[in-house]
Amino acid sequence: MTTARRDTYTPETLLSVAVQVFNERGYDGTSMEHLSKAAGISKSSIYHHVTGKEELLRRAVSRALDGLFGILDEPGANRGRAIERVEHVTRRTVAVLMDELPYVTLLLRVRGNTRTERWALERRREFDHRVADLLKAAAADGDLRTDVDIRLATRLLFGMVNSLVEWYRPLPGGAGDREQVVDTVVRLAFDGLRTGH
Amino acid sequence: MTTARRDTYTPETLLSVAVQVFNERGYDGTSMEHLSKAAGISKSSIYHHVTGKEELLRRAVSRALDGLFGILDEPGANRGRAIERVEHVTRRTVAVLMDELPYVTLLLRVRGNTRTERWALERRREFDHRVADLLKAAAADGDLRTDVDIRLATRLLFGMVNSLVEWYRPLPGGAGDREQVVDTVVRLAFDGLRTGH
DNA sequence: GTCTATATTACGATAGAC
DNA sequence: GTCTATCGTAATATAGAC
Repeated sequence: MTTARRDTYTPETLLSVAVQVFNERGYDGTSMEHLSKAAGISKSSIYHHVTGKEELLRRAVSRALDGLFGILDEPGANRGRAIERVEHVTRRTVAVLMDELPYVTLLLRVRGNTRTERWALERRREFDHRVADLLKAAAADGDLRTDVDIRLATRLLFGMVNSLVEWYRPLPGGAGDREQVVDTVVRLAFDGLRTGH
Repeated sequence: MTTARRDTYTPETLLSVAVQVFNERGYDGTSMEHLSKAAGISKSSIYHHVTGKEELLRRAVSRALDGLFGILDEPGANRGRAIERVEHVTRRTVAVLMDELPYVTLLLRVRGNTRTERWALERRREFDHRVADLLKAAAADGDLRTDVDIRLATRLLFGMVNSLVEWYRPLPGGAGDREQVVDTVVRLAFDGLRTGH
């Protein structure tokens, strides 16, 4: 089906190169010249595949958002006790962050200067609200501590989760450190750092 | 001492305007034209106060770094049990993030395209290492849970702390929500989200 | 599908008057 | 200390050959 090695670009393969450069230099700090050097083709050749720089951004953040919203449709996010749904969404968000690392990284750094960026920010907020609602339900069940504000806790929890993109790098061999990271996030989030649980 | 109202700019007052714009549009997404509009003076007038855009960035991240490294010199960070020093540094880092919000926000978003940015990244790494060493000491004291990797836990803890800059906004009246945020961060970090502690 | 060449605009920074 | 005018460069994007 897929050819073993491809010498020419498609919008897809070009995207993976572009996203990597965007994450290294920042989207605004990346020129079409930078992209052409990284891809090994001329600037004008890039315009053969995509209409411009912003289309690359749109494709990238779309992929990230699809991954995140997909989590909310999974069975584990829609049945069972609310606290278990929260744990499921937390685990799966960490997993999606690692699996789609460059795309989610770009999404989380979007500022809002263009129409595409503002659309991405809006969809992100939507995801955050869906998650916040889950935590509210868990609080109503009495499964979350009552001495913290739930909205605040949601932000801190997903702040911790999202910080993954700042330091996580997949192991060269593709070895299984993914499970370790997922477990650690869940343990810290739900039971904390201190001993004695 | 300080004049009640000042009609002209100093490097200091110009900085606070610039940092705000940098945080809204991103450093690379901000042109001198943007800055001049926001400050209400012409582009060339800005060059009377600072040598260029990068000096504004350097002043801003310096201020943030001074605040953070200042924490490590405080008595609470250098005496007592390691776990208590960790808690002190955590509390104070949250406080500094809130007090110097725009400056720390800018610091945490630096990518590394210029010499100034790379210097900022290096100093940030230095701070992170100092904190990681504190957690290592707390682990050696047996005060941290043993089923998580300490380096990983450090990153997640400060990922949670640093995520503050993405959503925290000071209350208009200057009301005291600061203590609530500090307490919540410490509770979640050390004892977790779940009930039953 | 890729290239060279170029149009056009925006950017950072400077010159020099007031 | 602020301004208008402008320089030189680098940006996005297009034209048109191969």
